[in-house]
Amino acid sequence: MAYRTTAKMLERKEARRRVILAAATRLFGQQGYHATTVPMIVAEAGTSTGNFYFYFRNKEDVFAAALSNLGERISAAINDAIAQAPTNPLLHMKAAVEGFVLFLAQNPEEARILIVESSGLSSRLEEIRRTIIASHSRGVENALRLLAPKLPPLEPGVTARCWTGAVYEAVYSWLELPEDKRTPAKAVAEAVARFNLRGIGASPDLL
Amino acid sequence: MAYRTTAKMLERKEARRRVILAAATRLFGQQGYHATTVPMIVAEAGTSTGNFYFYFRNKEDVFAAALSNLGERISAAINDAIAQAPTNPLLHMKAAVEGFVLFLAQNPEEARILIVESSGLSSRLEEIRRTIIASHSRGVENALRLLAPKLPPLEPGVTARCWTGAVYEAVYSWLELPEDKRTPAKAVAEAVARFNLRGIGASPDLL
Amino acid sequence: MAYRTTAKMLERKEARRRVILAAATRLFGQQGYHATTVPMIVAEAGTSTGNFYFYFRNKEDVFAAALSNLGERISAAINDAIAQAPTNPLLHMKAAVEGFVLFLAQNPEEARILIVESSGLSSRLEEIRRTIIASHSRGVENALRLLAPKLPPLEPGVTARCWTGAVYEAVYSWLELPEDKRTPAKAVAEAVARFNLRGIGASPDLL
Amino acid sequence: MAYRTTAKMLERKEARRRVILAAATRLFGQQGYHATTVPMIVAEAGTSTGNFYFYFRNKEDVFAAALSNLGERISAAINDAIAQAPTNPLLHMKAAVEGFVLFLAQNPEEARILIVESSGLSSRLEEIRRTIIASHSRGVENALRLLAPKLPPLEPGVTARCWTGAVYEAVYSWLELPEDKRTPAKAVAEAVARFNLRGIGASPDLL
DNA sequence: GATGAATGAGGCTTCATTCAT
DNA sequence: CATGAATGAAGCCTCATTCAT
Repeated sequence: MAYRTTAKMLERKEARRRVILAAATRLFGQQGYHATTVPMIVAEAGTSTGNFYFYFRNKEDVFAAALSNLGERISAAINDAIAQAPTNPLLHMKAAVEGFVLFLAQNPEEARILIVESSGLSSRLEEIRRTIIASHSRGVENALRLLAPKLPPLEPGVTARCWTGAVYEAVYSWLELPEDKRTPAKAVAEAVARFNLRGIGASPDLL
Repeated sequence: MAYRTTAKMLERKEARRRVILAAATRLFGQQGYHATTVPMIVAEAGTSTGNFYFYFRNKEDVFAAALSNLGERISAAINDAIAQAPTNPLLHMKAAVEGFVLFLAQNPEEARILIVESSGLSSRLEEIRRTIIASHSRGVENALRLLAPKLPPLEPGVTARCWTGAVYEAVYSWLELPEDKRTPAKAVAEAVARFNLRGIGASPDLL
Repeated sequence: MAYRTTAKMLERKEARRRVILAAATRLFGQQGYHATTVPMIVAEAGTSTGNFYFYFRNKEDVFAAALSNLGERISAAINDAIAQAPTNPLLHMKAAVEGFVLFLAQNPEEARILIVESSGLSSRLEEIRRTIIASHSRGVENALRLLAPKLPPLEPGVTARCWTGAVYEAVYSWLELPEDKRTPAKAVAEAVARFNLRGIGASPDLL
Repeated sequence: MAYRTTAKMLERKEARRRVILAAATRLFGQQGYHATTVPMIVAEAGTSTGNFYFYFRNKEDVFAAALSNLGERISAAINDAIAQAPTNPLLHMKAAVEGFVLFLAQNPEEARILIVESSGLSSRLEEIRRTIIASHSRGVENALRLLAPKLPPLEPGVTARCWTGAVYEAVYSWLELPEDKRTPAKAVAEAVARFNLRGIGASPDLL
């Protein structure tokens, strides 16, 4: 008992946790929640079952962690994209869409856990999943309200959902194609952005 | 001669099958594929396990049946809507969206099985599910190609997906709201149609 | 209600029963007791499940019937063979072996139900099965006791079992060969008879 | 360092496996394959269902293991017996029969799994079972070909089967007797050997 | 007598989770 | 902290048998 919990140890612990989380995320994305078993995850992560339960309360817990983690990274990606765009609400929205599509396209494995498996998960998980999408939608909804004066009359709630739905479905079907048949991600991103901006009635001269 | 297979008996058999299928559809929609067990289905349908397997090969089989059934009814609903609209490609597209949204809104329980639970299903099921959505998308894609001369330049594949994605997500989130907080279905349908038509660049005067 | 049970009807009933029994025997021989289901039997026999239970108490019952039936036919075949042989105990034994082998070779499908599946059947069935073999053995045992003075000292019980064991295993392995690779049945029969007669120490000049 | 996989742990694992295997072998021998259920096996072995599947892929797997295990032990017993006999082909064959009979007589429970239950097993199992018997037969067949010059003309294939058939049936019926009515195993072994050697026409002076 | 839909007990197997080492 | 054996609830499915028509 000569030693205490050192910072180094905490780091290690964190690292270990990340390894497991990454393995889980990968497998969940590839096969879905139910088809992925804890033994599979620990095999992929190079640990043991017992150890898994040291880092996570249960299977649902890792999925939740994977989901939140993805949510944060998506937010970051979107904010990055916005930050690099000129200060203009519509251009911000455009940048957000493109940032989002590009992120998912660059992290296809993880992207799938957002789409793949939706219900049959405990409502807690389903909620997290929907939260990510919903927060995205809410972002759009807020923007729409701000822009309202410059746009034709809209149902902001519905319209925001159309916006996000368009993005997700476009990405999902794109991910379903074999890699050699995919349009370049950039082109997809732009096409989606264009569709959505037109959809909210942003006149071309606003861009 | 009570032992001859009569037409009445065949009807009864069909009826029984439908009862089970309906129960399964309902439960799948409410809880997803994995959370729904065969015992639950038979309890809901008022039959026995054994009898379930008399009518369906296995659990996957009912799900497939439920899905196909839904697919057909959706197609019918859309075609109906189109048939009642004036002969004009854009108005047809508009009618299709509205018909679709309204159908889903009127059959929320079943609608959910299309959305709820996607992967982790056998690839066969996933394929059926995607086929329904994809066939919808393809319909849109074809229409877009026909209308191409009158529309701005588009990526038809991506755009068609945006179109369907917008529809589904709008409906799904709408179904998530408690009934008393829902915008009237009609209004949603119109909002979505408007979003999509604008999204493909259909100038207002084309309508 | 103008009619009573006529002789013709009884015949019919018997005929129906035989059809089911034959179907069952065939399937049991091909696939064994457990792998054969009642639905399979009725399908093969061209009847219905319900009807099956009119003619037989249960599945075990048909198997028992098939077994007894086979036992009787085997006995008949053996007795036939003996009857046609010269009056000489050893030649009778020889004829019995040959008659038996030839019978099984001519009815391979049924032969197998004697060999295939032995335990895991209810002890009642197992008993019937063993009875057929045992009766055969007892016949040999009796013959051996009669011939004792002319033969070297033997353990009649054990020896009789060797005798029957040799016959069964020879036939069984013969039935396992694809038809085009089988030695002619006649040759097998003779080889087995020779082996057995030598086995009991019947000096060549006794034949 | 209690978490390292130690040699002791491996031993334990092996031991546990053996316990389950032994329980399974016993039950299979007593009741046959189909009548033995996994719950029965685990109860007999003092474990849980889950643990059973940790050690064996499925029920078929244990049966296969039990069968192979038995096959190996039989081979060993036969080889032992041969090794202790004088160097003389016929005496070797005699020793083999006696070794075999004695082994089965000493391990009656297990012996039965070789005899009990033959078809209706997956062809894989049936094959293993037949392989054990067949390998025995082939051994005899080879010996017969070597000895051919000194023996009367024989059909080696058929004769070899007669040989093994005699052995098995003798042992099986012997095992069926209540213990207090059984001839001593040694006597049975000798009687069988005598029957077989005479059967192949080995003249007494060759022994 | 005939039919086939209905029943339900029970078998095999999976897998999240716990716990002794 | 790590390991992996152990547990047992629970799911899917089969099939002998019954019963209403």
